[in-house]
Amino acid sequence: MPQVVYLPLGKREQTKVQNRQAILNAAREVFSEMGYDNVTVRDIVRRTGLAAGTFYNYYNSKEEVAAALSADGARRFAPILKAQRAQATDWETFVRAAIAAYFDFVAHEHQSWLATRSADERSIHARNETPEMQAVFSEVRDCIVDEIARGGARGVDPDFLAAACIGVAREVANRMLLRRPYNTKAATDFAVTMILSGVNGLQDI
Amino acid sequence: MPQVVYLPLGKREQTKVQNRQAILNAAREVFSEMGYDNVTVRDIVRRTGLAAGTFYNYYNSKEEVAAALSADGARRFAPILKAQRAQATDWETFVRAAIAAYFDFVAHEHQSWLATRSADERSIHARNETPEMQAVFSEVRDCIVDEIARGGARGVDPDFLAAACIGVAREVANRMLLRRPYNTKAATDFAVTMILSGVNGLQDI
Amino acid sequence: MPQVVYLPLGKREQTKVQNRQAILNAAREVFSEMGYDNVTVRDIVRRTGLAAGTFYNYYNSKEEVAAALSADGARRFAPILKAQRAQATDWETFVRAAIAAYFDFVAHEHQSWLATRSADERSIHARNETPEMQAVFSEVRDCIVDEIARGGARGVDPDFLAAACIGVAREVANRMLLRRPYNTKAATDFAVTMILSGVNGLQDI
Amino acid sequence: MPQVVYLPLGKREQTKVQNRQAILNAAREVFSEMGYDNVTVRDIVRRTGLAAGTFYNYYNSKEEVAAALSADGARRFAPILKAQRAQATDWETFVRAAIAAYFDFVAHEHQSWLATRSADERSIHARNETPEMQAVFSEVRDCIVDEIARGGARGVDPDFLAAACIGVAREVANRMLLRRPYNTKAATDFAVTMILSGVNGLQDI
DNA sequence: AATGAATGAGCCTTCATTCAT
DNA sequence: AATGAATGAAGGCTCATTCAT
Repeated sequence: MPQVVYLPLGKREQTKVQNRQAILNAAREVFSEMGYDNVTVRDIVRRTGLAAGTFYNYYNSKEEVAAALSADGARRFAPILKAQRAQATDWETFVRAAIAAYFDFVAHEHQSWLATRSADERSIHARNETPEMQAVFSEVRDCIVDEIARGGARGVDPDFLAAACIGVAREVANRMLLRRPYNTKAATDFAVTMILSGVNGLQDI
Repeated sequence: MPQVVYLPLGKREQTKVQNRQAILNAAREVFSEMGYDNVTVRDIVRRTGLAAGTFYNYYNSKEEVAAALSADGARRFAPILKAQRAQATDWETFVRAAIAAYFDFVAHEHQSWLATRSADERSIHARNETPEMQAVFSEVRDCIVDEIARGGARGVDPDFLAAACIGVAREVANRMLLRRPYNTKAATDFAVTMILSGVNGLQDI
Repeated sequence: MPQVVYLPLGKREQTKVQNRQAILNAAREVFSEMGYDNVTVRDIVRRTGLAAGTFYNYYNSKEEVAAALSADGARRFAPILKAQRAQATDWETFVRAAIAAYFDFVAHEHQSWLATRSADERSIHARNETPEMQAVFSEVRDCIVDEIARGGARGVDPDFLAAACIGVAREVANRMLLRRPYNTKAATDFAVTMILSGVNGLQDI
Repeated sequence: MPQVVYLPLGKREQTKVQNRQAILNAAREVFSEMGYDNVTVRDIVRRTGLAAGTFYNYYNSKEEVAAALSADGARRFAPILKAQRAQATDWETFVRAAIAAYFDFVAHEHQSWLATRSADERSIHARNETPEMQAVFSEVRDCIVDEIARGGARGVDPDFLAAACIGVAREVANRMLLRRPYNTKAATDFAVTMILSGVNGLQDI
């Protein structure tokens, strides 16, 4: 069984790890607040408090930071998705598994974000989709496409179906986050029921 | 009853109208080709052929142009939606009406765009959602929310439901546009069936 | 016979011509004072007093400015060289013609430069070879290579000879400029005599 | 009589000497490949493999490195020039001696450079004049000026003459290096003959 | 009202140099 | 003494916006 060993780091290594993390955190924040396209490298750097040039010791561009965030999101999401998917033997349980994993992750991430923000900040800023969430989202999409290819939801246009599932999941999850307190289970149930019933309806035609 | 009167315009006014329209057209194009966030005022102006300064005689910023495009989209979409909605007496027909109006509009807009592009251009550029489409989209959303408020789809969480409808419509419409030739009716049927069956399923709980 | 006609220019055109010229002048100065490689676009702009961005309305890079200066130098030098060369029928007169043209031009340019500088400035700064002078120099080189190819200085390694002529001309011209007052004729005579006698010596071997 | 004593060095001192030398070698290379003006301290350090900060334990700037290279060049060149000059009793033998020393040194340096380069590298890069070569060059100039001051080449403008000698030597040497294989003796003879005959011609006036 | 050059803020990136380890 | 990350000053370049013509 794999075991994580934390080697003691020298001060230098510590700072490096911290800075790298600080950049990722700052990037996540500004991406979310200003929208990926509108963010400049300087926006990220400003948020970290580091010097302008320091950024380039860690990443060469905004794109690289986004890639790192994506990878991070995918890495953290993968085990959740995997666990949920493990017991799924039929289309229905599978869909529930995938959607539930997504909603759980989204909820969890949002909680982390809320925790670091003041009440003011929480209400002021619109949240934009970060590279991380896009990556996670993409995983779900792939997973659904995969399952459809394997024969789930027979008789339904697979391309449209995947799109529809994605659409429902994304939009309902977004609404969920706006509620206080929010109820992950209820939202998941809603989305899953809607999708499964929808598919049944499509197969009846 | 309101009546539109077309007053004859002097030359000056004519040019003004033409320029205003030229800016909107150019903006629509570049928004669609480069994505709203990446577009600069200069991009719009370049496409126009007008002088840089002239832009500011009509709009004060990219945002204002976007607003104008949104208004334009809404204005053109409104009658379609209204007509479709006129005969709808129950929830089901209503949903079909709204979704169909949306798909028709999307398809029509896309056709216009295709018509002005060479084969090369059509394949090269990814299309991005323009302010217009967002406005249209928003109209549909409002319309659905409205209908739910009036008692459609009883027993279902109205907020989530509107979100889910929107999600399905948007994603399926996007996929539709990627097919050649595309079949508006099939896509509409898919989305409508999915939504209606989904709602039924939700009500059964 | 060609005739230069000066069309009256609007104020805008006037300013444009002036700015373009101001950039060239500034560039010539800083190239000469700091050396081409060390000059930045901002150095040029600073010297003009224009805004940073304005530079790019006229040239896209330092290189383009250098090219313009080169072209200008060549354009002004060509008639001088041509005139001097017109009567040359043998190698000896030809060499004298080319060298004299070069020394005249160099002296003339230097005078212009001196005229615009205070006594202080004249002594402080080392002068570096500007793109203009390089272009002029290059013309002379080509001209000599050309003449050797046509049979001048028979029996002598043409490649080395051209190099040697160039070397003598450049170095002697530079020394000439350091004297006050300087004597173009004496310097020209020196260089020419050295070259011609040198060639004779080489042919005797 | 001064005597060089080689003291045994401790490990520390050894490394120091090695690093200092490594920096000089790296600098020589990049100066030659990229041109002195275009080289940054980072370029030198990169070539070295040392850490950025280490550079400043040895030199405080690119200029200091250049000075060290100059000194090194002069130091290596001095004995050659001295030896050649020892037997020279008249102006003619002296000139030959000085020029020959220069051409020999240049050829030798170039050989060393070629030896450490692959065929590719040899052809790709233009070679630029390094601080070393400038120093060596300067030595030759001083030497000639010196000799003229002592009465060589009577009746000729000493300033112009030194310049002319320098011009011939530099340009012909550069051409020589471009030939494969190159013939140092032929090039030297060319330059020497040209100079001596030239001087004779000047004295006849 | 149209024009398009001028402006200067601001972005990305590199670099010389410092300094804690 | 060596290391290499941090710093902040420039430099190249683009852009929104203004304003004289």
